[in-house]
Amino acid sequence: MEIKTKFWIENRGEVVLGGGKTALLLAIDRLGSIQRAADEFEMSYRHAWGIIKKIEQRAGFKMVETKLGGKDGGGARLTPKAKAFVKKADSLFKELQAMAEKRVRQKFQKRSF
Amino acid sequence: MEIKTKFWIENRGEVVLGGGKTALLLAIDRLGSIQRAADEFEMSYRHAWGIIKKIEQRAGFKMVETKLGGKDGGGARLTPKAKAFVKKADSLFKELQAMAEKRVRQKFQKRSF
DNA sequence: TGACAATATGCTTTTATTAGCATATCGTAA
DNA sequence: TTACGATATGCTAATAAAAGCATATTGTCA
Repeated sequence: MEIKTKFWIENRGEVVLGGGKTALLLAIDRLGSIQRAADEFEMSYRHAWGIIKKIEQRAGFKMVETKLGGKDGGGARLTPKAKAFVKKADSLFKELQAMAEKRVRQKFQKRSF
Repeated sequence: MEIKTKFWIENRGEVVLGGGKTALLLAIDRLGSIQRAADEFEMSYRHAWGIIKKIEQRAGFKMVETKLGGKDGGGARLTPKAKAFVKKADSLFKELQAMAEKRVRQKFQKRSF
């Protein structure tokens, strides 16, 4: 058996960002496209888009700015505010996870329980 | 916005115990009855019973031993093995949660993000 | 022996999450 | 002016988790 951890951010009781959503937003920024980020996570564009809308609605500010048309069809990237927010959340999640893993390893051997 | 944490135990990729299930099992032992524990958590006996069965199936050993009939209709309590297991899990979850909360407070003020 | 309180389960309904399908729009470049 | 690749969104279907309904069984005690 193994210990699992999860960390996320809520606003007014609603989930804004967890590990998965954070990774998706970072991928959008890295790849410059919602479509390509969705491909990377093997989800539909539709689904990725729905996730973004939900995050924006719950956080209360715009996360992704998009460009329509053009030779490459358009593109997307994080707003500056979103970028700062997401990076801060991502590093916090990783830190908390590392802390928890370390403690579990100290207490038991490996991740076994 | 605030940080939330969750810790749980898995076996072969399936959830065995999280905070809620742990509390339910401890309540069963404390109250000596599945029915009364279910009442305390405002869930149906049916639902509590289903949770117990799922935990047992996933952990691979019996958690709750029950008694049928009698003047008080019967009763339930944790097996010694389950008691040790659940208490160990419960204290680990609480420790990890306290660690995470402490770190978040250090980094930010309060639980705000 | 009949009432009672709790265990034991099957089955159905509700609710939530995820996945998938279908279409419209947009702006550049050939 | 048409093809292309990406954004934008509505609607439906498939799964999963939680809740609720209904009933049978059990053993003591009045």
